[in-house]
Amino acid sequence: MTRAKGTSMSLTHSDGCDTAGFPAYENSCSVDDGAGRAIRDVLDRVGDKWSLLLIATLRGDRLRFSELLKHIPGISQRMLTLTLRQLERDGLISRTVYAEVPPRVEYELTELGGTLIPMARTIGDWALANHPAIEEARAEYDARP
Amino acid sequence: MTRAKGTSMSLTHSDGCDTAGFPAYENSCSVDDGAGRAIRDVLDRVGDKWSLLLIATLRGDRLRFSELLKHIPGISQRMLTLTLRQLERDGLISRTVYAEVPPRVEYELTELGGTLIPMARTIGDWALANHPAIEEARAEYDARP
DNA sequence: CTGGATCCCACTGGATACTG
DNA sequence: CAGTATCCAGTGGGATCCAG
Repeated sequence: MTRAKGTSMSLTHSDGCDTAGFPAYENSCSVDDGAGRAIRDVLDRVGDKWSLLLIATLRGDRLRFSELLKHIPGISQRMLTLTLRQLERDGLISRTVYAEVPPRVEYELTELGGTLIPMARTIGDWALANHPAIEEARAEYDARP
Repeated sequence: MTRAKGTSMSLTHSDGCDTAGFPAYENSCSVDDGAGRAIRDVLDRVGDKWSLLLIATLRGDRLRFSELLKHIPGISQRMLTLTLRQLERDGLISRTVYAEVPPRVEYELTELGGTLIPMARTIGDWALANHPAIEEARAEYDARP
């Protein structure tokens, strides 16, 4: 995981708008400046239904379209295509077309895309560790007047 | 992001149970057992438009409704209410009502909610570190035939 | 001040059929 | 095989008005 060093923090504030947890978000610094936009962008990408799952599936592998379809249960052909295009556009995965018959296209993580793996791991770890507590909280919330 | 209903979400590869970046999954290929649901749940919560931002804003603070409205530029009253309810239901934030006139309600992170901060930090760090690369990749992608 | 109730639209994403 | 094109339902989320 690459850490954002001090460089990013100096982007936004001259007014004591420090944000140890989430740079540029606390104390109502503008959301539309660089830092806020960066986070929103990443959340928009990673937060959608299939992107992170796709990243995780491609980890260390080089898979073709039909393989991805099989390895990701529930995804439609359309969403696989769209998600792959998005990720390719963002430079997170690479697409290689082989001029063969029948056609063959392989996808793999770029170096940049690979750096997402630790993030996926962090999210996965948190989910596994705390999901029981969340479910319990939900049950309690739903059961009370 | 919508909840995955009947759709399964195993992170498996063709043969065997590769965990594809979600470590603790080593031996659970099925999906409705906690693991897949846990990750999907967390992504559904963290991936939506305002939750993580709200968590970050509440970090170490105890804020009332109107303060949150001001500190989170762009959020609507409705979405603030809805997001707060969701997070409260999941036991991530606590809601304290003071019987005063005018009414006062304060929100703060629960202990469980506080454990999300490192995750937010990881995402934020990644975003700040790699957003330039993503923007560059997009520009290049859009500029090519 | 807090936040519920409504209306409404844009967008996400699923199913299906078609093509190079 | 690897998509593209079309249609369509559900819903996320903004604006607004109303209430305790």
